[in-house]
Amino acid sequence: MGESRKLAVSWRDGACSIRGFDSFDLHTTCQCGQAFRWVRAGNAGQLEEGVVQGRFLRLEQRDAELVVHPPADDETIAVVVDYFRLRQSHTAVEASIAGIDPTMAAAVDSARGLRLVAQEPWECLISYIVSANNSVAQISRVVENLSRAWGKPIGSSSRYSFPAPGDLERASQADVLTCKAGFRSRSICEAARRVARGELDLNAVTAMDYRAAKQELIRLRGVGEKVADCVLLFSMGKFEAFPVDVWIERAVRHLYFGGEKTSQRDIREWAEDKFGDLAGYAQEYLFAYARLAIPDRLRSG
DNA sequence: AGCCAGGACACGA
DNA sequence: TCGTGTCATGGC
Repeated sequence: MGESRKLAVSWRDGACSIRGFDSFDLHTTCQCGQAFRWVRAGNAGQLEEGVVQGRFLRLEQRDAELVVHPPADDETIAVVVDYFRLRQSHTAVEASIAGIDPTMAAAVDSARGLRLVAQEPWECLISYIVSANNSVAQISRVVENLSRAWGKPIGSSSRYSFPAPGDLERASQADVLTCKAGFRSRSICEAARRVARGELDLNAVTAMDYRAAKQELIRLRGVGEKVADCVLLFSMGKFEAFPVDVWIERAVRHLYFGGEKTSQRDIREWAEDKFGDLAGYAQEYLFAYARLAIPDRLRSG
């Protein structure tokens, strides 16, 4: 997982072109359900619009080229490269996972080019508190509602930044409920209060090892093992995390345990054993593979 | 109408 | 430690 690739960056008519990355699929990465602020622009092709670190990003992939549409200044390019881990050699990761067994080979084939993006811990934490017993489409709606209500407008994009902890802290539980967060509203408010007041330092949690960081996150209301694993994997670089949700539970039971129901704890231990440091990536391919049978219209919008 | 969605939690055995 | 009902909300 070394970050070693040299990227070629060039500008033309205000747009920026990034080349030199290996296995990467923009649409698969943005719409796989790990992040909730990406919108596919147009009904086909590789055009995605999203918000990362308060910036509105309009990205287009043309085979081995990733185009960042204007405004594409140096800092924006750095955000994009960082977020998608474009300097990381991903072909080797996919080859390792595909080599584990035929099932994992099929899973990788179903979502080749899927990257684990580097989300912001605070936004990721709230997003996955919202995710509890919820659908991807509904999570996206709630996150967008929270941003529109307490974030800041971004230029003329019609999109809003995800609210800072201090801004979200000003929202009452009833306010958050109007964003359709449902029974998770209380958890959202408590998390905002604790982070805003410095009682929980997400940077400090990020610096901890996987076990300690997970233990710390689980202290929050609305954060159990699954949500903690998602935050650790998607925003804190803990690639050994293996979030077990209903899809993964079904997939593993059916593909590896002969259909016998297995406890989530057993699945986590099995995954740690089988995948080790690649557990997080393996989980994402399995997740994409398991959801493949569901039509696209159920996953976007 | 009832079940499900990237679950967590309180409760009871 | 393990199973069960419940918690909003929307799509099927």
